[in-house]
Amino acid sequence: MSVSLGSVQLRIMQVLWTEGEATARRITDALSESSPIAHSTVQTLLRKLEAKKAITHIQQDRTFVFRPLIAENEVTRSAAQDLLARVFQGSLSGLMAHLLESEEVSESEMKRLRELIESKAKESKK
Amino acid sequence: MSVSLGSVQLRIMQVLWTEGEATARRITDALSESSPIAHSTVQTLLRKLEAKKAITHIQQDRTFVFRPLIAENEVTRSAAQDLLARVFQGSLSGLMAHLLESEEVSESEMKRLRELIESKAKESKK
DNA sequence: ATTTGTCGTTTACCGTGGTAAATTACAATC
DNA sequence: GATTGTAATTTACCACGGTAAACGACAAAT
Repeated sequence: MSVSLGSVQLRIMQVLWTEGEATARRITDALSESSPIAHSTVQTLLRKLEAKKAITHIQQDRTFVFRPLIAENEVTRSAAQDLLARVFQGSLSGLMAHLLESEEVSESEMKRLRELIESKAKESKK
Repeated sequence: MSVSLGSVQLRIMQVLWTEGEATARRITDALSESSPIAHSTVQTLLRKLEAKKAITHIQQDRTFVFRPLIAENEVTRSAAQDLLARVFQGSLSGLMAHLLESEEVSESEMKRLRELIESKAKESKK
């Protein structure tokens, strides 16, 4: 159920989600683009992710190819819910207020937001 | 700047924010209402919070009275920004979509949300 | 055949959060 | 004055995330 991931573990998962599958080397390279990380570190984290059933691997030739076992949805949803409950005591508008206040929001993003709200309002109106 | 707190530390801060100030005993009692916690645990965490300059204390008689040094704003904002950046790669609508999908949102909450968006839209229209 | 490079595996360390018992200090009560 | 109760402090674990070197296995290159 509640899949909690550390920040680097999350970044590893994000690579796997976008690529579908990847080798440890591939992941190390991808992560190193933003900030350098030792290959063995990535491997250790892959091990830990596998231990908690977040990923699995198959062997191809000599190397492991990793695949996500849990969906991005699951992780992002529980992270969002967790923040909402823990930090904002469930107040969606409280969370929203903070973000609107402190973030730059593009025009198109605002439009999408408004649409989200409208469609939700419509559906809850039965 | 970035004030990162654990979940129990956050709950301690929440007591301090709502009460303005409190003794360790008071905090232990408040937290124990939801789930029991040892008084010494609370004291240890108070110590750690003080070490990272999140709170301070003054002595009254024999007991310490703790006060928050950082505002709730600071913590909630950085938590929200952190989630947005790390988990949703900055996509506010992505975060919003998840929350609207998985949460029950009351009528009044929806109204407040819509108002937030509208007022933000208005102000950014200069 | 030996070297080199690349895997995966083992092992180890540190920081932080959380947990709490044990100890010390001291005021109030009996 | 001895006991009791409550504070704060000290000390000790454990789990987890992150970090990475060291080691061993093995295929490819020289």
